[in-house]
Amino acid sequence: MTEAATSVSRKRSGPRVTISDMADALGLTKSTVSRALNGYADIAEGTQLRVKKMAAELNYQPLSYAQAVKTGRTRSLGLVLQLSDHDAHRPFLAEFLAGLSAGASQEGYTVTVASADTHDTLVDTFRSLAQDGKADGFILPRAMVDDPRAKLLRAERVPFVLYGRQQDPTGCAWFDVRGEDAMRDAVRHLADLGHRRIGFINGKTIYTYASLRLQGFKAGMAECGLTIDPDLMRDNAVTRSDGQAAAGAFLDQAEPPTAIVCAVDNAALGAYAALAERGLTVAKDVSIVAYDGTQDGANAQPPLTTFAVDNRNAGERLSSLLIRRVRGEPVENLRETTAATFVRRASTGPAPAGPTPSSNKNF
Amino acid sequence: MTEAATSVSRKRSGPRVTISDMADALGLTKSTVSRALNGYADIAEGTQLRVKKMAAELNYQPLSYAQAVKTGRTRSLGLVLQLSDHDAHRPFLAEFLAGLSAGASQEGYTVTVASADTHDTLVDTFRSLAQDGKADGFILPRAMVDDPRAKLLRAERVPFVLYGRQQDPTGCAWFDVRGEDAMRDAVRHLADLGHRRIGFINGKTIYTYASLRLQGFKAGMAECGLTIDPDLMRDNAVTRSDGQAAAGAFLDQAEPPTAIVCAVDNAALGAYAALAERGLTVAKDVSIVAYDGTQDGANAQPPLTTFAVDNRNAGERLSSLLIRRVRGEPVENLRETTAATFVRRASTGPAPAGPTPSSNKNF
DNA sequence: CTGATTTCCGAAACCGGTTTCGGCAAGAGG
DNA sequence: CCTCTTGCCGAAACCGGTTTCGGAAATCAG
Repeated sequence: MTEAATSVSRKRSGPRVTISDMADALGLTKSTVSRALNGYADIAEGTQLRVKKMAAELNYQPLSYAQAVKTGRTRSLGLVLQLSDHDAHRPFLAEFLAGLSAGASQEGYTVTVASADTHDTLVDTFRSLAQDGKADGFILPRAMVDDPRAKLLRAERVPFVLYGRQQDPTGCAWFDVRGEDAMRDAVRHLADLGHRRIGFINGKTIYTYASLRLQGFKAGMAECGLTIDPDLMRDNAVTRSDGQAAAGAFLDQAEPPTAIVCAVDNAALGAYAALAERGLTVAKDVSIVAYDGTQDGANAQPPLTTFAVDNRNAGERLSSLLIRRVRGEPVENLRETTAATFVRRASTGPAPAGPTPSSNKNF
Repeated sequence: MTEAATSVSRKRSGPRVTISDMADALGLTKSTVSRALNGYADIAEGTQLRVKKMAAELNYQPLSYAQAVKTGRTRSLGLVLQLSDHDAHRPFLAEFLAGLSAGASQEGYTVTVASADTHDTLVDTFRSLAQDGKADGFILPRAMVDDPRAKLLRAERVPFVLYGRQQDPTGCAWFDVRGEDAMRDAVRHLADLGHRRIGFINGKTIYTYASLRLQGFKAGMAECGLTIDPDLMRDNAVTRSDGQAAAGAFLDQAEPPTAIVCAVDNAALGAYAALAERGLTVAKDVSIVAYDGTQDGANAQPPLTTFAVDNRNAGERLSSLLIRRVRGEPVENLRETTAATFVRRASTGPAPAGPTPSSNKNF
């Protein structure tokens, strides 16, 4: 028995041991070895054990691409980076990818990353990757309201999972953090502190998260009996300077807000700058609460009150979902959401007793 | 001719067009089509064109894993993430990966990411990935002085490229930023500003970059005729709190430094905190210059003077080098370094006219 | 016009697995 | 004791490519 293991003398190209070597060493045929390894029912339990033991002994591991020729699957999950809006994923990507690959590794999968430079070549990149057989399915970060990636993949019947929800759920699996709940809770938190004039700085409206967070903000305002001033609403602010401009516009109005909800941490940090420019201090003059849970927010002065999302976990969940999808589970089973966690820090405080009580509307 | 193209009626599994379909459509054999596509010399120029045109028309693209069975190569570059010290790559990874995959994409390659949770499973992850045939070669970020990954891969004859140099260059290809030059220039810069007592906070000594940057610091001090005080030297500081502790220890000495060179931006930001704790202000009381070029440094108050490294570019260079390595080029041709770029911001200033001139050593 | 090269392509083996099919031997049932 | 299952494995086809080899036709030299 053991002599058979040592008698592996064929050293064709490198010390790779193939399934035929296994068969020779065991006195079986390739097909039997293969089925034993894959746990087919028509293999005696004894031989299955014997084969697996030999595999461990010889350190045999099938070539994934050799398997793929017949099975059509490589055990790899695709992720394509859009280099055009690279700031979009910068803080986001590292944790997310770590989660993705960790979740994939658990099931013996890997993550295959490609990149599209321009927005036009994006779809081509997907197509080419799918045709290449480089990925069994795709993970689509940042779901868009009108998502060309989802359309393509659905049409070509390639499995995929979205990070973010989709209005039309047909054919879509997803994982998402309920940003709308967070925004509603943000308003509640501020209302509890006595704020009544609250502004909202939203993210990019091309993404589905923006409309959801807006919804949540509106719901929170309604619940708390507050009225929304259209002049205190801004869209498409995702960078610091975006946030600075938006918050500045709020503050320069006749009746500035006492609190601002930001859909994105970065925008909130821009709001910090806008306050500083005007000699105002965060929390004392204007309260700010945001969403993301970035490190920058934690480091800011004062530390930013925000709703943290666990991108690491999101990655893990997404790869798990995609693997199940690849294995044939219907999309209806593959939709998960989770809550963001409120991180109360120091950017919110009681509403200042300003001239706000008797507002001069058309009254 | 064109009728042949439309007569592709076999729809076995999905609308995939195989090389046999191509052969049928062209009235040639598989082998001829294959060689035409791969540019073999024994194919008439005319037929080669004809085949390629048909490939475009039928949208034919070979399955990379089918090719790999014979060629042994998947056109994918491996990268394994170490989740244990995740903070090590956090800001680093996003840009780096973008560069990697961009460089890979240019040559039709992809990047395959796996992850090792513990430090022990790291080598196994490499071994398994290589045996799986999931990657043709590997990119090894953060070269260590005694690098188990490099050892393994060299032993198993798997191509790899290091981000960072190696003392023993045998079998090693690499790309690196010359941190030693940056540290030397940092000292020069400070010396030009009149500083004479300069501290140094280094990074993790397990990585090769640390000894190089230390070398550079020493060289700079020597060049400028300055003496190194062992009490102003610290190691293994890579986080904010690390830097804060190290800088704090410097500042609490009888004769504190007027400037600190940090091997890592994060440590410098910790030094900011240490100064703030003691009522000192950056640049006026103590000058600080660091290395990395992180966004956090740019956002800090005052903005951090540092040496920026272009991780995006590093990724691109590394994938290019690895691809060449996979294609058989000897490692001797595959070693590149580049300079970090000095970004003078506001954390350095002239040395304060303190009690430093007549230092009371054993004199 | 003949013989020797080239040029160009087809036939077939091969890569390392998976999967279908069929058959032999042992056990079950009558 | 004979038949019918059932359990278990071998033989061979197959997946979609690549590569080696050999041979026919075309070109060249003499």
